[in-house]
Amino acid sequence: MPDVEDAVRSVRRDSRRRQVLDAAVAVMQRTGYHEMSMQALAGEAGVSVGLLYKYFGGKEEILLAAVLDILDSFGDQLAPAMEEAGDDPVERLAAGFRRYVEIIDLDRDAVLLTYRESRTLSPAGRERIKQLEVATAAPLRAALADGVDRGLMRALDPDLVVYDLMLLAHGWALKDWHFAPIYTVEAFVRAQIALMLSGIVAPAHRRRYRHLLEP
Amino acid sequence: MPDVEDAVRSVRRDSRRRQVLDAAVAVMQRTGYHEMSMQALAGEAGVSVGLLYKYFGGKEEILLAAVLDILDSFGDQLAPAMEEAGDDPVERLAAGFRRYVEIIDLDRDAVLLTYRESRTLSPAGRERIKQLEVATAAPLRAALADGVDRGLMRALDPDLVVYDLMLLAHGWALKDWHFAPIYTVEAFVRAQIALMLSGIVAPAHRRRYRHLLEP
DNA sequence: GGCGGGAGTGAATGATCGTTCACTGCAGCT
DNA sequence: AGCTGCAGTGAACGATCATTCACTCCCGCC
Repeated sequence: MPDVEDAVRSVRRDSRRRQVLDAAVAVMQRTGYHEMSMQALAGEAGVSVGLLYKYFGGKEEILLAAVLDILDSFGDQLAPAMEEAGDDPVERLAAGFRRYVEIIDLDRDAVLLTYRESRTLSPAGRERIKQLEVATAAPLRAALADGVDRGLMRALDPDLVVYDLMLLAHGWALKDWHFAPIYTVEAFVRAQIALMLSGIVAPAHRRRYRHLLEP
Repeated sequence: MPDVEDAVRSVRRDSRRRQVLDAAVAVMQRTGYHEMSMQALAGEAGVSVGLLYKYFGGKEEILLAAVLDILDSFGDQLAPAMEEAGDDPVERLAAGFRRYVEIIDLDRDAVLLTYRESRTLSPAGRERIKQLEVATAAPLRAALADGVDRGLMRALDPDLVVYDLMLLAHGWALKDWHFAPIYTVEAFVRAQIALMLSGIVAPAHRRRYRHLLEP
């Protein structure tokens, strides 16, 4: 049964790759992409330098893989959280934003990494990052479009608001030296939701969402 | 009169430094800090490599000086624009935000630079960057605090909102691949002001600011 | 006209680092 | 026991680059 052997090989390959990527993220959070030598990465990952080149094409490919890995792990998390919030677009939007900030909070440095090191990537790599970001934001965008359609939200441009929300969520990582001393994650999320929703929810429906609009 | 000679020397020194910093910003926008060799920088600036070390302590000092230079040029621009808007805190806030986005638009790459390369700076350098950012934001913060005090704005935390506004303004540079295809600067500013102010202005005073609240 | 010294030069240096490749060890097969 | 090929190793190579320094040039002054 050669299939079994292939499967075993494939699993081993994946776990080795993850081992290297985890080490890469760790080293890069400590210093940065350019400061990370392949020798240091090999040491952190507990493998030899040569092996890195068996699993990756080179240093930049490791950076791309690491960043995509991070963004991928963000991707599928919003939809489930929004599902739990039920059918109401405003509730869904709030739940999605909350989850997004919570994910970011778990790994603030990873978000910083994507902002800091994107430029060093090839244009093709940057393109994939953008697409992943759009894909992650899609559920939020859908909730916005739905809310506008149903008249629960003012006639805003979902494409504007969804990126505003992404920026504010990223802000929890980008400006954590400003926010972290004065807010907990929970308080930050509540305050941002209250602020943004009062600009988003249609005046006629404000009372219905009082629990979200009061910080 | 030795004072005159000293003054001449000082002016020449400043202009040389600016010449180098301008070249540095240009090269770094094209590639990035780590990709910029001192040889390439010297070529771009039209001076020899050795001269760079007469005017700066080293490569990192050039990076710090370049970033501080950029942020400094942002610093003094908000207050005058807000002065022109009169005494009303809401009008002042809108005018300040508008000016901030306009400055950023003039040099989007410079903003990107500050986000990308901050980490490579020493902690002391990063500290100075944060302080400059706080100083730049101070007039906006003051308008917010004033508006809350006078009851024209809802009882929000100025420290939260002011950084939200900064983040959204930076977003024009950070996410220009998203915003630029669908918005002009003018449209972007109007839409953001309309969105944020409807979350900020106290309900009782909404009518007074209709010209800002309608995109 | 010679001199002091500040401004400017750029080849040489030494260290770092990404990448390569000749090698070892070992698991499974005959 | 011998063979095959895959996983893994790490010293060596070549290129790059920040930094230095011995040098030139020239201006203003005695």
